[in-house]
Amino acid sequence: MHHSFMDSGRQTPRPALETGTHDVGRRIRLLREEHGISLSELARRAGIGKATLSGLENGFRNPTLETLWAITAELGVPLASLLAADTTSVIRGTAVEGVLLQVFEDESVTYELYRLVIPAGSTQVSPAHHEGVTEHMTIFAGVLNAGPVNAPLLAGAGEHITWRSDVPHIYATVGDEDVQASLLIRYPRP
Amino acid sequence: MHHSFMDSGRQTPRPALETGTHDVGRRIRLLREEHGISLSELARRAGIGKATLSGLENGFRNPTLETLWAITAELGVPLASLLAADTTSVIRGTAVEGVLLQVFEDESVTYELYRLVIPAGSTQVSPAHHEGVTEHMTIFAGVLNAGPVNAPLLAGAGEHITWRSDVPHIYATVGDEDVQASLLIRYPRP
DNA sequence: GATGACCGTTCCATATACGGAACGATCCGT
DNA sequence: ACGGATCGTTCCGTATATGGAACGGTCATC
Repeated sequence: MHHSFMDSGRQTPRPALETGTHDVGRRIRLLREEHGISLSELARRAGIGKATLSGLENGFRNPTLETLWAITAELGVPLASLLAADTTSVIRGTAVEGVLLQVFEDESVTYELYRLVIPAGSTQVSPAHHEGVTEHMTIFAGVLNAGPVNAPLLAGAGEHITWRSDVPHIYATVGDEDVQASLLIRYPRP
Repeated sequence: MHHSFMDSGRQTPRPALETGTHDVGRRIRLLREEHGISLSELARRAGIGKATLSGLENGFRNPTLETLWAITAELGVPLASLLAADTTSVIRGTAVEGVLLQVFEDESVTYELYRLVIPAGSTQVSPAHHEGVTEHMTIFAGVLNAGPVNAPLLAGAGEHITWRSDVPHIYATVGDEDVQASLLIRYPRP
């Protein structure tokens, strides 16, 4: 944004509302640049205004679902991928038995992949973790109730659940079958 | 503001725009009912208008990101879960059937997390991916022989294998049990 | 050093998403 | 039967997200 000095007499650019809006904008800009197309070009192809896209990428707009759909459709990514990164957390409970299979250290993020076995009948609560951490579980056997303590999600064999771990979260088996699952924890670096 | 003259008397209820809006509304209503709270109550807690929520649940509105965040925060679910239908895509090779559970886009790398089911007795060969791509499988049931075609690795339930997929690679079941596994593919960006 | 094509940003009138209030319906307790 | 509470919907003025049209900047080609 090399627009000279300070752009005096103009309409007040609305201050970016929440951090989330910034993140979505940043991700759109990244994706667009990966595709190697200009802002004008993407706006044209997606059938939206350049002003809209510009404001959105810079975090000054609060876009409409329709707008986001138009953009993601053109970029060929699921809309959810724009919202993927959030959350916090930490680890490790005691009732849950986990084996660390692999750690991925990348520039701005670390992933840890675990294989979990949770004995039938057990419940474990983990405290809130750092902001930005997310947990992603895939259930292969049994039924698990997991997620934020005030709104856990239920998943059976073959299902997948995701939550932000910046609030206390719980793992509780349901039924009398041991739960077998994989857990991927994502730690963005500040 | 400049609300013009030709603003005819009535405000016609806008026809629901796309199917996607309907789906999001339906999912919100379902989640709300699961929580056992009324529309009025949710609107109050989330700090949005009843009119907004009503119109949204019925598919007559094109909500703003801000509005969606307020609602999902109150319901305790990630916003992406409202768009779940867009996230799941199925890949199907000759033998392997996989559901894409999640995509992580980070600065210099992308991860894709799949859940796989490979019917007993099947074999599939996949062509090489770009250089630097690696695959990481966790086996939950059955026995799998997978990896580079000239040096595949054997893994049974509870085991984990990793290989570089910049060469042709193979997936072959061993024994007569279906293989259940999770597959994490890591794509570094050039 | 023009000219023209394109870029990203900003200005602005218009369209529309927003919340507050009014509404009829339902369900109490009295 | 009657208030009063709460429900979901609709009405409507206001706030704001939108796209089109400037605008200034950069980069070619002449």
